[in-house]
Amino acid sequence: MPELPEIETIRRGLLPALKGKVIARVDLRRPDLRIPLPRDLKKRLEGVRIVDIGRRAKYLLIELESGDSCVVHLGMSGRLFIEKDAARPPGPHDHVMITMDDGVRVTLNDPRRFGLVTVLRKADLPRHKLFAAIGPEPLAPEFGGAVLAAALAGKKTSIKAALSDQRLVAGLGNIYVCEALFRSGISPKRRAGTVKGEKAAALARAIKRVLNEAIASGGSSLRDYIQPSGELGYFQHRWAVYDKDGKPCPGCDCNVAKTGGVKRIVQGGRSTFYCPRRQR
DNA sequence: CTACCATCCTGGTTGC
DNA sequence: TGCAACCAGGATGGTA
Repeated sequence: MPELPEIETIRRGLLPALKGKVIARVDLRRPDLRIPLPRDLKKRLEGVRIVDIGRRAKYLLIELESGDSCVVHLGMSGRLFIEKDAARPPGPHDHVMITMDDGVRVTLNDPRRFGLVTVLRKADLPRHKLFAAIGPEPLAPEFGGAVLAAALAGKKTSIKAALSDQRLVAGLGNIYVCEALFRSGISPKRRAGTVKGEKAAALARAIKRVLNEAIASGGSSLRDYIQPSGELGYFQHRWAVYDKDGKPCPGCDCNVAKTGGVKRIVQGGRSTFYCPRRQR
């Protein structure tokens, strides 16, 4: 599942390949993604130069010289591929293919079609429905205990659900929420509003650390962030608790047969993984 | 306003 | 071995 670090890694991988290039051709193969592709998408992209690539939460923002931004979200199963040319015939779930003036092609592949591609005026992004309610970027310098505690204040829901809510903090998904809570020793079941003061500061630090480490792992393990297949943004990372149900928690020297190790529970219909001994 | 739940989708895994 | 049932979860819209 692509979360903030994967999108950031994709951004860094795309930037050198796309910045300054002119989009030569856009092929739309399936219009029915999470929101329908805009009818004028092709017209607004073709012949236009890419000036930068940004990111907000889990959204990739391909910024164009025209003042438009092409907005890409990968949903749950979306992947981006980059290829030196457009020789490969389109495969299943290749929904949008964008070819540059130098022949480089970027393909959005998304089997579940929870992703989206649209184009908006860059100046309108902050007020647009997709972005207006999104919370603070956790890697921004100003994000810390105070900002986090303010977002959580008064929330009766679990800290797990709160951190997964894009309106409170941007970019976290199931995996990084579990990992950040583990690192800060906070139970996923704890009421969000009770995380304040030094606890909130520790959680904010854990969030930054887990995201930065994942981004660094993506950057260091793959040349230019691009796998041999041309896929961008994915990398092998060792989770402490995510998907480790029944495995020993890396912080406990406990006997799994006795303690049960990492525990899986369901919150809001989603799996949560945590260590009941270290997380309170 | 908050909290909670169902829904969208399909590849991969599990169970019989 | 084959097939059906189940599971994964980001975002959103509806309900209480």
